[in-house]
Amino acid sequence: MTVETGGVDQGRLFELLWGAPTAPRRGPRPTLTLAAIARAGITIADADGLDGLTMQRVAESLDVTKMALYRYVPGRAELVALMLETAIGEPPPPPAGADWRGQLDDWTRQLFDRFRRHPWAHAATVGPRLPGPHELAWLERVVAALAGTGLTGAEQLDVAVLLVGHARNLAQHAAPDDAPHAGREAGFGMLIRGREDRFPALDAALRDTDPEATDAALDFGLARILDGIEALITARSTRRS
Amino acid sequence: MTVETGGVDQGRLFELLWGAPTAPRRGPRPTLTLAAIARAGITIADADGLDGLTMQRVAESLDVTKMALYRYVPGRAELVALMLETAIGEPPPPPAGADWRGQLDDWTRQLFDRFRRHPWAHAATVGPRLPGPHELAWLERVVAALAGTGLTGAEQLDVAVLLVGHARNLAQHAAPDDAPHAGREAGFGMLIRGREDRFPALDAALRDTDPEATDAALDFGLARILDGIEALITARSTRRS
DNA sequence: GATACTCTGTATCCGAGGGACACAGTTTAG
DNA sequence: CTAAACTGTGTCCCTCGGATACAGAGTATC
Repeated sequence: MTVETGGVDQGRLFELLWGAPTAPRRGPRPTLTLAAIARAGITIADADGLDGLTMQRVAESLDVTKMALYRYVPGRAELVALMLETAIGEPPPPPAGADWRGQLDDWTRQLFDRFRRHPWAHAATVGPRLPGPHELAWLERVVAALAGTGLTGAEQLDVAVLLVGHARNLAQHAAPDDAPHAGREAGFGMLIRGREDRFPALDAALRDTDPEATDAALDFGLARILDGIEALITARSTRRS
Repeated sequence: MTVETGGVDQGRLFELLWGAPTAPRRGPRPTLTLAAIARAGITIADADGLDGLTMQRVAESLDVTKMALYRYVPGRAELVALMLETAIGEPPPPPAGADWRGQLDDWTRQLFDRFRRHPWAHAATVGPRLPGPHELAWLERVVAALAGTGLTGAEQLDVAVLLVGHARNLAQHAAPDDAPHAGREAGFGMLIRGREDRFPALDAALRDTDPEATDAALDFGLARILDGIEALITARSTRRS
């Protein structure tokens, strides 16, 4: 019996992400590697999104037939999971000498950067998934930074969920570097024009906003979140002493 | 010239979401309505996800041919956008007599509920989109709640982004009601077992966590965020006075 | 070294799904 | 009553993921 979820074979995915690089000795030597396939897929998805990612295109960019890929990867869904692991990569080392807040601040921005560099990563992380080693390593960093702050284990994990969500959410909102700063005005400013009576508060908020100002939603949200966490940690420590 | 983005005709999508219910007078009367189509799609997607949503199935559930749908909806992508607008629905009225914090707290939980009832909604909201009237109405509520708190227009919008992200993010993590409480342990506890040396902090956090405890990530994150916002508002008002 | 076994890449085929297009029937404007 | 406009349908095509069978390449065993 093989456990399947949404067309993804969990067992095969597990050994793909977590298994040791198996090297059978019989037969012709493989022309490809998992890493090369993942890189090729990432390049394509970076350029044209997940919709542009077809087995055919990946195979072409590696000069093999489409079906050759299935010798390495069970299917498209598993390929995307592998691409995600590769694109997220190892977590960066925590900044030297930083306290928990400095560590989490840096951590969130770094994760944001990775997500922004690979816009398809957001779509690749919807729904329950089997996390890869890199993904868990990122989580580990958050929890490690919070060790000794007085938060419970569950709370430390909740913080991680909160920060991952913020980084991922804002990477989606953020325009890629090359885009000519679309701004909020272009976003829904034009929708509100002519409907100021239905959206008076939005209209006022947009009027109050300098259309040339840089989008600071990442910093703003991150600062609020960290302030909130800090308040909790402080309350805990003062109550205990 | 028609502007296209990712296979979605923006112009046609705009009139689909924002246009007045057009009623041409010539020819046979339509057998379907946009609302009925959207409801049918929602029912299917609720049950089988966006992957299970095919034009064929939607048509069958309405007793028409697949191609009949294209008389109402430009294509699948636009159908999903319409389904999203319908599924999100009108924002609930703000709780009577609540301050900004009470309003935002309630608002976030309500939005969370809508997302959780329609798991496909997360996937339907990735990437830049054209928001519908309902979506803007939800945003309007947040900004309206924050009017007079001393936050700038941009900051009010940043708060909205932050709260939407949290609600949406946690609706994804949250298991549907009928699921037998998978818990974090089942999630990656088994992955850490045997690798405690690579993930010591995660291991400690999981050991510290009662596996029977209910998942409080929504409340935790929301409380932190609102605490952070409150701190900012307080700082602003005290500085000005 | 010959042989059998196994692994790799390929060629071919299939089904599902989105959508274009032309047509026939229906309803209303003039 | 006729022409125009609109609706639903049948048919066709293309793209894509994936199953299967096969031919060649390389290795272990005798």
